[in-house]
Amino acid sequence: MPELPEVETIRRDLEPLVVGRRVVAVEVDAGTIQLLAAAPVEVLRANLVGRTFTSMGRRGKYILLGLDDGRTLVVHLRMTGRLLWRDSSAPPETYERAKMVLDDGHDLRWSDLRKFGTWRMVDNVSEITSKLGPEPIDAAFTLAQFRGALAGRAAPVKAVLLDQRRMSGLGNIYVDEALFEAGVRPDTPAGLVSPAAAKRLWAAARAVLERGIQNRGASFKDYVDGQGNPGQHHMYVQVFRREGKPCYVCGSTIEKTVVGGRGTHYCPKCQPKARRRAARGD
DNA sequence: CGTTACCTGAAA
DNA sequence: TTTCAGGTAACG
Repeated sequence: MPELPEVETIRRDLEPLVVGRRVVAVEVDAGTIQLLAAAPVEVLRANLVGRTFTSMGRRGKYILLGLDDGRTLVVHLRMTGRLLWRDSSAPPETYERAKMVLDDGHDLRWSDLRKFGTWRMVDNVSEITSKLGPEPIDAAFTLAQFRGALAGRAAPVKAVLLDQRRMSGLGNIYVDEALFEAGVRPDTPAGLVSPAAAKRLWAAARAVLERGIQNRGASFKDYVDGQGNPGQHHMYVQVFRREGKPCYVCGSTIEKTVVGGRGTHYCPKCQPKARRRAARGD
């Protein structure tokens, strides 16, 4: 569930607490290890115990924990994963399934109700990052690049925005919010998004992600930050999970459909079907 | 390209 | 009982 703003909030929280710390022990539930690490716990221990964290980065929705041997522990929270900084004496989290014991009396605890989350060791982070498209919040992500990602595609524009190979970090919440802010109907074929609408969407994607970071992420259900506290951004959404409620802009009833296999929320008036281009000059 | 599966629990 | 869930990989 965590998208770029949630993952970035966790990264910022934990970086100063984790960098420079050495791993002294690793514990993983027997029923989780294969799903989590795709390897026996002994292998994970051999990779981590005795290593010191040298960096804590993020790319897309991946957390990148750099180690002093040059390798990287790549963590993905998927739907319900949580990475939490806790005193080693603290009681287990609900759905705690793993932990790394650090050398300063704290643990990194791993909680994951649905067990979709992953910890993978890589020799080179490019094994992960080379598959990811640019980040919408990166200044290097130009309008021309964005338009290139949409050009000629028959898939719904929402599906293209969610495709981490085209751009990385957007998920279901921020995509619906960006499409609302840009006034674009989510099921519009990507290639039919007008140049003016594409420009609005490019700016909106960046804006909603940055606002999400400012608000420390959105906690509709499972997301909490590195200390276990909820974010605030769910209080500011315009359409996500607001079906049946009035649009804050025009008062129309927010609708919910399925686009690209995901629940999709939009305002039927503020996000008109792509066709003529009068009102906004598209 | 869309659909299905992975896993568990909450809500309809 | 059925459906749905801030994600992605593996299908056909």
